[in-house]
Formats: sequence, structure tokens, C-alpha cells
Amino acid sequence: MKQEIKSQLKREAIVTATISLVNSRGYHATPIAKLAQLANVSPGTIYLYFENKQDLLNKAYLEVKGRFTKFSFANYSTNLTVEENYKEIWHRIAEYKLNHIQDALFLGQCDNTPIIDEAIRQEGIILLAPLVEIIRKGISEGILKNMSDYLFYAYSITPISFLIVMQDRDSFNISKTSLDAAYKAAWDSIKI
Amino acid sequence: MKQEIKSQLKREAIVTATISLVNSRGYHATPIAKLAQLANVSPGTIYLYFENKQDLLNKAYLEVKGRFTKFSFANYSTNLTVEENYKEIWHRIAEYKLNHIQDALFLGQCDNTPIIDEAIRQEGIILLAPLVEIIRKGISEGILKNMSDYLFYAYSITPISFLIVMQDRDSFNISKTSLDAAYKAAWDSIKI
Amino acid sequence: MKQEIKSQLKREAIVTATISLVNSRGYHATPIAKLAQLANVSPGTIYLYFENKQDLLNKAYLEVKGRFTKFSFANYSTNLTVEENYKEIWHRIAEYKLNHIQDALFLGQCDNTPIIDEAIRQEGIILLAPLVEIIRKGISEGILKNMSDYLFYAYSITPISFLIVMQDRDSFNISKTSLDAAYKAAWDSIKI
Amino acid sequence: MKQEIKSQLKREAIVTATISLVNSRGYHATPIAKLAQLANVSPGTIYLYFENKQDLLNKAYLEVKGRFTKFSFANYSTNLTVEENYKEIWHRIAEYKLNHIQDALFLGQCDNTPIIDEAIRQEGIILLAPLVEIIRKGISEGILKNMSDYLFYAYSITPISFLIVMQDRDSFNISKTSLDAAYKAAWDSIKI
DNA sequence: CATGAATGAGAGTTCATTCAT
DNA sequence: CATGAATGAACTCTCATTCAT
Repeated sequence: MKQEIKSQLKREAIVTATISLVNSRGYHATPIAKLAQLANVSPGTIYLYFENKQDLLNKAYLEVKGRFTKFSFANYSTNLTVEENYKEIWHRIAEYKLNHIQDALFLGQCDNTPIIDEAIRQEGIILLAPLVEIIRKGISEGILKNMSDYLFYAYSITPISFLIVMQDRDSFNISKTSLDAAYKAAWDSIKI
Repeated sequence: MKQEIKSQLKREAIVTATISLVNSRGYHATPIAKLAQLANVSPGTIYLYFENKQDLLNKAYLEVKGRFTKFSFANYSTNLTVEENYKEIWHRIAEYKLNHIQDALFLGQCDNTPIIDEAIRQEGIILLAPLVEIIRKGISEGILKNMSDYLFYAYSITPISFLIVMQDRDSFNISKTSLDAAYKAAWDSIKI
Repeated sequence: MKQEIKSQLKREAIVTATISLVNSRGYHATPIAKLAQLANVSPGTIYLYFENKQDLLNKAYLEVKGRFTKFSFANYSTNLTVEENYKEIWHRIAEYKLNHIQDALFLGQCDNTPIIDEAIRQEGIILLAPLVEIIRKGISEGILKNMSDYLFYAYSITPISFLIVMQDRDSFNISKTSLDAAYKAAWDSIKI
Repeated sequence: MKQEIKSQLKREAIVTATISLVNSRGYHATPIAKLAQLANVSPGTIYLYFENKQDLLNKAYLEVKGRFTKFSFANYSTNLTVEENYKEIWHRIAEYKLNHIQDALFLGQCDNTPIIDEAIRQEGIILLAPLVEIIRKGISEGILKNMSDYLFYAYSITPISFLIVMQDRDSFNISKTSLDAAYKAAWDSIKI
């Protein structure tokens, strides 16, 4: 195999191992040695790809946030109505989180603890731009309540994140019915 | 001062220091020595009040969760209507979180990471019983949507928690207007 | 034993172990673990007394330099003639180095390599003040050649240091005769 | 360019880089990777020319010691008087050290620390044979004091080495006057 | 009850060395 | 010959925990 591809695979294995271990054990209980073992590389190898443990965490966060938002906003279009766009995005967010539970849990930890450098988190926020567009347009068209971006985000995304965590802890199962109910709740909370 | 009271104060200082440091630095960067320093006790003293670090965290979590729920449900009454009860509880939840930001952030971390023992977390959930009562009654009376407890909780509490985190990171200010908007969003999301 | 004294002994054991190991193996081959073993303390204990390895080395250097100069200049007196003072100091320097070979070798390493922080080395130089006094007075009295402090030092101290190193390597034995010859050579090199 | 020459240049670059880094950072802070970088080769390449790091250091030492002594003794001749030979050699030693400060500092480190294998150091000593010849002849002719080779060396070479170190640390400047004074001091110390 | 010096296991990280390319 | 990615042992340092005082 070409060296370049081998390197890429190795890097991905490290990031995947990081997400998995941080989810299951927490950052404080995720030593580099265990990370290396799970990723099938030597501890030293991790330092060929990342400056240090913090850098690894930051990069992992940005990558996960990146693919999550990329997927979520893939069908966003200025040709669609506010409600159409919202519905599509909401469902893609849910789809992504349900199909990539590890990613969802990881973002949940990073966003609720001070383990990610603040500057990195700011970079992650920028990726949410389309959501901001929708709320602006929706308000000006009189379709959405006049609320700040943060409230909009609070009622659109955080509830799903919570449900994912609950499902992962075996407390709850997100059925099709639950998902429909959740969407209705979300839409009702923001629409006029 | 009586010895018993002095001990109680010491214990509280330790718990307070724990909450503060875990919030600002994260669990992984909160050594017992720093905790002791902030609480103005010796590292050894912490082990007179708690079995070990994990036990300290568990106990801190339960105490915070306890006073949070106690305050939130203080005015809950079976004599009130579903909406009255909900409105009261929602506002008390918000009031507590806004007035005890450290507690709110701490719960946010504990609930989104695996740093608390699962058994302990289960104990915390039990405290939310009144909320479950409301949703049961609300559904049977045809006032609330037919959603599971988890969805109900997801749209009632998690959004406020998120807003607190944002406010703490200087990204957002929770004004009276925001709070009213938030309540309206919450109620709209669950009511029929 | 009192805690204070126990601490002092422990600290000294660490410094002594440092000198010994750096002499026999070199700084690069002196891990903290070996240091701790030789000093009969735990690795962690070293960090109770010193900030880090570099700090340990710096402090050890200053202490050795301190007791070396203190001993060497103990009998220095402005009442003595230049030659009397010089003879006394030279012999005390030689006596110290011969009786504390470990100290002598350690200073030799620290002074000939970049392992000591420059600021610390400057502190060590200040201790040589009496030597500077002698050369100033000797020149003004027409007893000593008009040479800089550095040359004076070069011909007074470095040769003995070299001989100590040689003796330690079993290449040479510093007999009474050699010592007398060395003093004569030193005095001839600086006197007019 | 012929392969043989290219190889020779590469080898020299590695040795030069070694001397430079060991001088400026110390052996303990001179990793092979940094050495390779400075020499513009790959870390692996160093192992084509040297068995390991210790071997590299040993070889570098011998090479420097070799060119130093070769230059110093180039004009040594049995036809000259003891004083003529001494004067010539002393000045060539000084000239070499002043013009090749890196080499001088490197020898200073190697000769004052246990970083060079003892057997290798012995090889270096053999190169000083001409100095031994001079002292033998000088003593038998009644021109020099009856002192051992080591004392002779101690007062002839080590003072200059010390002055070079001082100059390198910006503490001292070796002017023509200083050099003349140093020579006079050296000669006075050994002559009858 | 309270202390804090001491511990030593284990953390993050470095680096001499190897080997497939 | 030359490379440099990969290794893993060994490094420096931290920190939860203990125990003599």
C-alpha cells in the first residue's frame, strides 16, 4: 500500500480510538497507551500525527464537528422554504447522530466540558452558519418566533443530543414515533 | 464553634471546591492537592470525609442534584393545574440554574460524561419524579402531547442548561426577554 | 527525629547522589529513578525538594560552589601580604579539591558544559571575589604580573582541577612533591 | 561529484553537526534527529556512517583531537631547542583553539565529562607524544623544572582551554596582549 | 480530627534505533 | 546508499493515596 494511504489510515485509527475511549471511559481515564493499543499503533506513533494529547483531542473534535455539520447541511438550499430547510436539516442532524452515536456522544462531551481549547471550539461554531441563515430568514418572513440564535439552537439540537445520550445508556429507545414527536416538538417550539 | 458544625463546613468547602475546579479545569485537570488548597484543608483531610476521589465526585453530584431538584419542585402541588405546575417548575429550574451557575455547569458535565458512577446517576434520576407526574397527568387530560418522559425532559430542561453554558462562555446573555421566549418555546414544544 | 532535620538529610542525600552519578555516568546517563535509588528516596520525593531535574542540577552546583569557595577563602585576610594570601588560598583550594574529589569533578563538569543555566553560573562567579581582590592588590604593589582576572584564574585554579580529573582516572597520583611543584608553577606563572 | 567524495562530505557534516550541537546544548540535549536535521541528512543515514550515537561521539572526539594535535605539532623538530619548540607548539595550540573555537569547546567537554569511552580517550592521549619529548629533553638539559608530564600539560594547555570557554561565554576577550601574557605565564610556570 | 511529607504507580512524551521502501 | 515512518523502552514528572505525627 502507498505510504500516504497507510498514514491516512493510521491517523484515522487514532482519532477513532480517541472518540471511542473518551466516550466509554472519559478523557481523564484515557491514557495515550490505551489509545495506542486500541488504534493498533505504538504510543510514539501518535506523536508523529499530533503534537500532544490536547492537540489530538482538538483535532478529533474539529473533524467530528466537520463531518457532522457537512452531512447535516448537505441538502440546505436557498431555493427551499424556511420550513423545508429546517425539516431537512433537523432530520439529517438526527440521522447523523443516530447513525454515528460515537460521534454524537463525543461532541456532547466536548461541548459540555472544558477539555477542548476555546479557540478550537470557536472554529466549530462557525460551521453552523446555515442554521443562522434559516433563523434570520424565518424571523423576517414572520414564520419563526423572534428568538436569538442560541435559543433556536437550544431547542433544535440539544434535545436530540440528550436523547442520544439516554439511548446509549439503555434508558430509552428512539423509535420512529419518538423521532416524529421530537421533530414536532422542535418545530412547535420555534414556529410562530 | 461546635465541632460538628466545623466539620460540616469543611465538608462543604471540599464539595464547593470540587464543583468549582471541575467546572473551570475539567475533571482530568483537577488533582486532589489543588482541591485541598482551594478548600483550605490538607489533602489527607479529604480522605476523612470521602472514600476516594470517585466517591467525592459521586457525593458532590448527588448533593447538587438534590438541592437543584428540591428547589425546583418546592412549589409543586397536586392542587395546581398541569400548566400552572409546569410553569412554576420551569421557572424555578431556570431560577436555580441562573443563580447557581456553578451547580448548573457541574451537572452539565456530570450528565454528559462518564465521570459519575452509573448507579449514582440512577439515584439522581429518581429525584425527577414530580416531572413525571406532570407529564402523565397532562397527557391524560389531553393538554400535553403524547410523548415519553425523556422527550418531555429533553425539551423542558436541556435547552436551559445549554443556555447557561453559553452564558458562562460569554457568548450569550440570558435577559428577561430571552427567558420569556425560552419558556414560550418550551411550553409550545410540549403542549398539544 | 524532627521532621525538619529529616527533610534536611533527605535533601542532602539527593544532592550527594546527583553529584556522584553525574560524575560517574554523566548528566545524560543520570535518570531521576537512579538518583532516587541512590539517595534512598522515591522519585516523587525529589520533586518535593526541587522543581525539576534542571533545578536540582542548578541548586547542586550552587551548593558545591558555595562550600568550595567558603572553605578556600576561609583564612583570607587583608592583614596578610599578597603572597601569603595567595599561598594560603591556593593550598586550601587544593586541599578542598583533594579531599572532596566528587565536588571537584562535579564543578569541572558543570563549568565545562552547558548543563547549568547561565544565570546560575553567574551567581557562582560572584563567590570568587577575594581572588579578584588579591590580583588587584598584587598588581598595584608590583608583585604580580599585569594580567586580567581570567588569566590569573586560568593559571591558579584550572591546573589543579585538571590534575584532580587525571588522578580520578587513575592516570596520575598527586603526591606531596607534585603538589609543591604545582604550587611553585602557579606562583611562578603569576608573580613578576 | 564522485560518490566517494559525496560520502566523505556527508560524514563530515554529521561530525560537524555533532560538535556544534553538543557545544551549544550539551550531549544530553542532542538527539539524533536534531543532529540529522542540522547535517541535512536523514536519521537513518547517520547509522550508515556510525554504529550508534556513542560511536559517533567517540569518532568525532578522535577526529577533533587528531586535527588539533596535528596542527599543533606540525612544526615540531628535533633540530630546534626546547624553548623554541615549546614556544612554537604553545602558539600553534593557541592559534588552533582560537580559530576553531567549536573544536576547542568540544574537546573541553569531552575531556571533563564521562561521555567518551575511556579506551578512546587513551588513544587521544597518545597523540600528545611530542609534548612528552619536550619535557623529557628540557628536564635533562636543566632548562625545565622537574615535573611530571601531567603538571607540564596542566600549566601549558588547560589555561588556554579555560580562556577559550570564557571568551565563548562573552565574559572575556583574548587580545594579542592577553595572549602574550598567557604565554609568558605558561613559560614561567615550567621553566627553571 | 487534621496534617502534609512521602510514596510509587502510571501518566505524557521523547528518542535511539530499525527496516521497508 | 539513503530515507523517514514506526517502534517501544525509557525518560521526566504528576498525583491519588497513605500514615506517622
